Amino acid sequence: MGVAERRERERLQRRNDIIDAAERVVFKEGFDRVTMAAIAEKAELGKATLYLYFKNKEDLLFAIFLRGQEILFKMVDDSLKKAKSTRNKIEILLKVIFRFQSKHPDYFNLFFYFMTNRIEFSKDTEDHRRNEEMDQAFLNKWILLVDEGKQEGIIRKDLNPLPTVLLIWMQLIGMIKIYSVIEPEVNQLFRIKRSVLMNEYTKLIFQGILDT
Amino acid sequence: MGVAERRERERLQRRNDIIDAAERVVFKEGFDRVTMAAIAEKAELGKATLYLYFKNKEDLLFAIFLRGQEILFKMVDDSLKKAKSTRNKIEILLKVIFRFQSKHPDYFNLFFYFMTNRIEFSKDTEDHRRNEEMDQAFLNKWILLVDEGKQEGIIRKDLNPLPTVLLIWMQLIGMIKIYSVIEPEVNQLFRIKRSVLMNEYTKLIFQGILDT
Amino acid sequence: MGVAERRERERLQRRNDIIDAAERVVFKEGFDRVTMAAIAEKAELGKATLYLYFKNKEDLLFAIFLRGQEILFKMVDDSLKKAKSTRNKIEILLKVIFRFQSKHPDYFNLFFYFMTNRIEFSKDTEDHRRNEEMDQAFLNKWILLVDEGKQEGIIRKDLNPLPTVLLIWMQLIGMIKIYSVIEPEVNQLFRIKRSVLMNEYTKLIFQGILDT
Amino acid sequence: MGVAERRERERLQRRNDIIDAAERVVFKEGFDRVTMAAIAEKAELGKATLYLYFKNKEDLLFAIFLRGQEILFKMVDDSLKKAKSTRNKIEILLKVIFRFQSKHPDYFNLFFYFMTNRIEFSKDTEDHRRNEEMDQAFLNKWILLVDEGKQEGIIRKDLNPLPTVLLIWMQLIGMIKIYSVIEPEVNQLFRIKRSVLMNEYTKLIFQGILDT
DNA sequence: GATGAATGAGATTTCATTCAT
DNA sequence: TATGAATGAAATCTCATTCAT
Repeated sequence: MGVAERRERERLQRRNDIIDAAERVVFKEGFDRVTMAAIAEKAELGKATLYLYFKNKEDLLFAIFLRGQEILFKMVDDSLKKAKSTRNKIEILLKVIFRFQSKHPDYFNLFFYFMTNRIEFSKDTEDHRRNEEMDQAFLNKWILLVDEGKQEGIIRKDLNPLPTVLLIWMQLIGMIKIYSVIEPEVNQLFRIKRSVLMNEYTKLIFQGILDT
Repeated sequence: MGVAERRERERLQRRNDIIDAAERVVFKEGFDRVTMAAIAEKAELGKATLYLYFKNKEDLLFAIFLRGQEILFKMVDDSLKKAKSTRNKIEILLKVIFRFQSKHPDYFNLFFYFMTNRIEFSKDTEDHRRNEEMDQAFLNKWILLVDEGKQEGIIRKDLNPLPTVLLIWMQLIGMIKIYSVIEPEVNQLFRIKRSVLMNEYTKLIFQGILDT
Repeated sequence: MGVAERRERERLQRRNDIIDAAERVVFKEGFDRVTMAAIAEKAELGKATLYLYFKNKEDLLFAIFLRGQEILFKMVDDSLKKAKSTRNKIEILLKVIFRFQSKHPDYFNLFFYFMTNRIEFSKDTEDHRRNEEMDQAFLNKWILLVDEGKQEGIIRKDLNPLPTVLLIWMQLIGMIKIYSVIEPEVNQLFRIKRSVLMNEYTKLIFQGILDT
Repeated sequence: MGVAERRERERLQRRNDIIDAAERVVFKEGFDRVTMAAIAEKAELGKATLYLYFKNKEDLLFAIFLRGQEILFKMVDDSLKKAKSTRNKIEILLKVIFRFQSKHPDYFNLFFYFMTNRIEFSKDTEDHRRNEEMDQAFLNKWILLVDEGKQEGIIRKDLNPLPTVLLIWMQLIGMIKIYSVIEPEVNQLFRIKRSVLMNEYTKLIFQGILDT
């Protein structure tokens, strides 16, 4: 026991180095101006080498996306730990997405990109399996939360957890994406700040789902 | 009487023909695989000719977007005419966006594209002026609706019309975009149909804004 | 006598208007950035119309060149009138070329362009005939000057007027052309001003041709 | 011994092959009718490959120019070695430029082109550094020559070496350029041969600078 | 395993000139 | 006579990906 493991470890290490490099390029040059050449240079590797670790450009970018997702989910988990009530948990859930977009706009864009561009992946990658697992787990956590809320009598009884959660999730992500783009105009034309919008949004959602 | 008039008419006609061709290419090949060459060929014109009618590719694509927007806004107006109450109007408003995406998914995608990609246009085109006017008018209509609802005592008094309308608009568009992409998976994994989601969404929004 | 003449007069007038327009474009946009479209617009005419008055772009530019040549030759003639001696005439001759380049750099460039780009003209144009006549006359004037100088005992007896004049002419034009381009560098690197160079040049030529 | 060395050697070789191809195209088609496509075809390479070796078209053409300059400067050096006196050196200097134009008219044209077209290069290329060095060295050699002549009492004491050298250089190049273009006409109209002109020119310059 | 070299396949845009009216 | 419309023919440059070593 040794050589094979070491090899595998080194392989993963190098793979990670490449993702690091790619990330730095993406975050500096912008998501659709990345070139494989730039990544290779940043990683101090040959272009061809990248293809030993990733089937193509899309796959490499997907690996960055995955990192972003991990960060997001970790942010969510960490935040939830501090929450006291179910209601508080939901509130936090909404706000943490906003914060994720604020702190990691590039990850967010990547996240949105892969959410709205269903590429015909060879979906048999390890990366994709991990992604689906995480998605699943995350969704379940929300659903449990809604169930909990219903049992506690906080959330309306007539809500179907699954569609409700899906809807809020899609709507939240979609809204933040659009807002992140038009924020300057909204600011300038309507003088509405991000915090105001965030509060109004929370209010709206709460009024929509809370049992009063 | 009028060479000039005929010329102008023909010019508009040809312009329209080009947009037609562009549209067909976009809707067939996908939005970011369009090339000017393909459009020219479909229009049975020289590539250079396209540039007599549009300053550049972006401008041409924008013209398609504008068509989509006009269709959408017309769908909204037509629907609203049939509405009886303020509540009914709002309901219709939400549903018509869904319907727009169903009937014209390509227009919807273009619409979303131009909403989330702020390109540095030379915004001094006639097209852009028209676009901004339409946007403005559309937004105002919504705001009036909310105001109306508040006066009628249907909508919560504590809602600020402008952010509320913005939020619902962004969230609706964003959600439908995401849904349109992941619909197959949602269908397959969770067995949730579009109509169900649409109803749940309407319910959610109503609960969020209605005064009970 | 009347209609035909008026027609011809009008034709010339319009031709001149076009040259005017072309000139303004050339002098504003720079010599190799001129487009027929820009000229047509400035002249408030259709592009096709230009081709009724000039066989092609080259011919149109040649017409501007011709104007420049006329200006140059006129500057020379005017200057010579004020000269008192043969020696003075030669001095003036040299300096006036410098001045022409200073005052009309664009004409000068055109002048140089047509001097160093022998295009396969249809040289049977009226314009080209006029050009050759002027050239001839101008050259003769110089040669006479040298002859005069020799008779007066000012200029070395061993100089052959024709090659001498040709040489000085070519060398003067060529030098000024190069200088006009590298002037900034010469200024910066060697701190040699135009006036200094001009004086040195005059000195050099005089020492070369004067009989001492 | 070494892969790296071989690689570097091959790289230079290929670079040279490309310049060869470019040269053949330039010299055949004429300098401003060259296209990257034509060069690529002649070199039997893909267009994109050219861009691996040269940043852009200008850079590639500059490489040809540089070759010409090297040839010229070598011709000068070789000739000077055979010279016996300072006077003889100057004579040779003048004549060698004529000869350069005769033997390598295309190189000469390129030389002139780059002298009279200040292009906004990214002047940080290795090629440009070499060029400037050569220029500098060449100029210094001339100046030293004039200084030498003055010390030997051959050249007039009142001449400022720097402007004198600059003037002669510019005037010589400029004159030869013009002459190379109008030579046929001069021949035909005035029956003046190149050799005659060359002699007259040398005489003129000598009379201009020599101390008598 | 690593990689420098090579490229196919475009992409957008420009402009002098012609032609139908 | 005048012209708007149309275009052929380029031109430069880019980049993901493969291949030979």
